Amino acid sequence: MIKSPTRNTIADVARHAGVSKATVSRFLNHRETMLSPEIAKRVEAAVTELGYKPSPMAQALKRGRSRLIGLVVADITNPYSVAVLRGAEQICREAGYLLMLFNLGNEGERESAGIQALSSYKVEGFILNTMGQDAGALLETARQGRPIVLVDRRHQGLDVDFVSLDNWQAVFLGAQHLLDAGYEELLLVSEPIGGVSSRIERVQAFKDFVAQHDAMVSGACVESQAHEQAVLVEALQTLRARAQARSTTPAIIANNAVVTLRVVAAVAQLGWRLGTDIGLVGIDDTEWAPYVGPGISTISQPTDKLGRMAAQCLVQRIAGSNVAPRKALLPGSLIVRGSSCIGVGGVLNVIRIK
Amino acid sequence: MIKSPTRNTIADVARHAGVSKATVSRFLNHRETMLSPEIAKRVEAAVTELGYKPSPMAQALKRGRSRLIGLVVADITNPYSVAVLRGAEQICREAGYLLMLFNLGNEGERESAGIQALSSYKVEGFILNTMGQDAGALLETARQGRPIVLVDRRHQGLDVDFVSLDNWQAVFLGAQHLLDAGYEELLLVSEPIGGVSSRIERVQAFKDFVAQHDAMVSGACVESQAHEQAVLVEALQTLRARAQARSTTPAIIANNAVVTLRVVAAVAQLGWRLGTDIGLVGIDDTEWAPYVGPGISTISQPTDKLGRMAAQCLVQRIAGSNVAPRKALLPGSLIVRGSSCIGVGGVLNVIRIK
DNA sequence: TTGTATGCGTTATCAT
DNA sequence: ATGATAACGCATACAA
Repeated sequence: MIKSPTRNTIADVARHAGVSKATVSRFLNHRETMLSPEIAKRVEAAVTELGYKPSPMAQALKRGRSRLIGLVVADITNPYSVAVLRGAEQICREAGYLLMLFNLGNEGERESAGIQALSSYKVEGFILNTMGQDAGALLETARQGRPIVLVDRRHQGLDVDFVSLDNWQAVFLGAQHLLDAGYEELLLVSEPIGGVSSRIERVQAFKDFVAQHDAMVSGACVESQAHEQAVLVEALQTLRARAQARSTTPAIIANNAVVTLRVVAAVAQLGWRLGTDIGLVGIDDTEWAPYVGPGISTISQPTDKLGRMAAQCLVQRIAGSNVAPRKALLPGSLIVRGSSCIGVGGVLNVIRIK
Repeated sequence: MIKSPTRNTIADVARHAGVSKATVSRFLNHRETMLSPEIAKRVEAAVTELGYKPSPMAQALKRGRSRLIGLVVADITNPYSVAVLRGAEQICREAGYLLMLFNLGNEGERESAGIQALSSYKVEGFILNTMGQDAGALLETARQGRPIVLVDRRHQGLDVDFVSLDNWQAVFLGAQHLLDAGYEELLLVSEPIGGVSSRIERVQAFKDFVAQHDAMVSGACVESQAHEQAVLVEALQTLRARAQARSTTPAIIANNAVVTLRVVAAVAQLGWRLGTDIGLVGIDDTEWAPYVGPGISTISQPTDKLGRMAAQCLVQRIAGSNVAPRKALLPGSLIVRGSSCIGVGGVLNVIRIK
C-alpha cells in the first residue's frame, strides 16, 4: 500500500503496471475483451497494490452517469418517508448506488428545484415521494430517459413505475374490521387532500365501502389541519351524536400516523374512552401505537418492502429494462389493539402541566 | 429559452456571447476581476438566455470540490437522527450544498465504507452521527483537510467540531425534577453503552448526581437490549423493592426515546401505574409522548438547532475558517407530564390481541 | 491485443 | 482585459 497525498489515478496504475491508461480502463470495464493474461495479471496487481478506485466524478463526467440515485421526499419528518428511505437505501447500496437526498419540507414548490439540483449531479434515476406539483421538470427528466419511480403518490400524466400501499385494500380492511367489531358510524379523518393521490384514494375507498354497506354503516370524511384541532373535535362530537341517534358506537379511520395522533388528542380532550366510546384504526403502524391509550389498532404498511421495491424498479430501469410501467400495490395488514374493541375501557389520562 | 437535447455548456454560452470560454468562466467565478462592462452585459445576457447552469460534476473534477456534504448516520430509523438531518439539510441547502446520505443501519463496521464512498464523490465535509469505530478512515479524511463535525457522539482522538446535547445538564435536570417530585430511588436505563460517548456521559452524569445527593437519593443503571425485556422487567422489580424498603417511590430516567418505549412496555407488563407506582422521565421528546399513559415527561433536545449548528460549523470550515475545534453543548428543556407526578394514577391499559 | 489521442465541462495558467 | 490552452480523471474511437 502506497500512501499518497492525493488519490491514485488510472495513470498511476498504468505506470505501475507498465501499460497504457486505456489498457487499465479496459481491464476495469470490459473484462470480456481479450487481453493477454500476462498483462491482465500485471494490471490487476497494480490495481490492488495501489488500492486504486476509479473516481466516480470523472466517470460521471465521461459517461453521463454517476452511480447516484436521487431521492426526493415531501417531508423527511414523516416516519413513513424514513421507513421507505431505509429500504431504498439498502437496495441502492447493494447495487452500488449512493443516495442523494432532497427534502422538500412540505414545500411543494421546491420540488422543481430539487429535481434540477439532483439532475445537475447526473443522478441516474429518481425515487419520488412528493406532491407532484411540478409536472414540467418531471416530464423533462422522463423525456431525457432518466427513470422515475413514484412512491405512495402518483402524479398526473406521468406514466412511470409506481409503488404504493393498496389503499383500497387497506381502507376496506380497517373499515370491515370496525364494522365487525360493532362500530357502525364511521368517520375518515385525513390530512388536507391537496391533490395527494394516496389521500384521494383512501377517501374514495372509504366512500365505496360505505356505499356497499349503506344499510349497515354510514360514514363521512373530514380534513384535519394541524392548527385547527377545534374542527376535528367538533367533527367527533357530531359523529358521536349521529351514532347515538342510531344507538351504535362511532369509529374513526385515521388516514396516517400524523392524523392518528391528532385524533388521539381530540379524544383525550373530550375525555372519551378509546375503544369503548369511540373506535379507532390508524393507517401506518408505529412503535408507539401499542402504548397509546388501550393501544391503537393500525393498518401496517410494508414500508421497508415498499422502499426496496421502488429501488429495485429503478435499478432495473437503469440497467436498461423497458417493460411497461409497473404498478405495485402492496397489501397492508391489520393489527388489532384496544382502540377497536368496544368495552375495553381505555381512558386516556392525558394530563398537561404548564 | 432554447431547448436542447443536452444541457448547454460553457462553450455554448461563449459562442452565444461571442467571447471565449475563459471569459465566461471569469464572469461566473471572479466577478471582482475587471471585465469591460460591455462584455459583461453580453455574457450575462447569454447566460440567462440559455439558462446556463454550470455542471457541478465538471466543477468538482476540476476544483476537487463538489458542493456536496456527506452525512453519515448510525441509524436513520432513530427519530433523533432524522430531526438533526432536517436542520442540517436546511442550512446546507441555503448555503448551496447538497446532502449525500449514508445510513449505517447500526452496523458500525460499515462506517469506513460509507466515508470512503462519500469521499470518492469529493464531498467537502462530513457530518457524522456514528459510533466512531473506524478511527483510521476518519483521521485520514481529517488529514486530507476535509472538515468533520461530530453530532451527539464524539470519537476518540478526533479533535474536531462537536455539537451535542449538554448531557450533564439534561440528566441533572431530569433527576432533580424527579427528586423534587418525590421520587428518591432512581434508575437510569440506557441502551447498551457500546462505547457511545453520549451514553457514557449520561450514565456518568447520573452517577454524579446520585453521588451529590447520596443522603437523599440512591440510584443504579441498567442496560436494556431490544430482545431482553425480561432483564428490564426484573430491574424494575428490584428497583421498586428497594424503593419500598426505603418507603419512597422509584423513578426511571430513560436514556433515549427507544428506551423510553421499552420502559413503558415493561411498566405496562407489570401492571404498574406510571407516575404513581413509578416515575419516568425520558430523554428526547417525541410527538407521542403526551399520549402514552398519563403523558411521558421528557427532556427535549433542540434537535433542529443541533442539526443547523452542525451544518453551520461545517460550512464555515469549508469556507476556510481555522478556529480551534468548537464544542457546542446545547441545553435540554424539561417537559413535565403525568409520568413524573405521584398520584396521577395513569394506568397503562395495554391490551394485546392476537 | 494494445497504445494514442480526443473529449466530457470546467477552471486556471499562460500569453496577448 | 481577453483569448488560447492545458489539465482534472476517465472512457473510447481509432490507429497500430
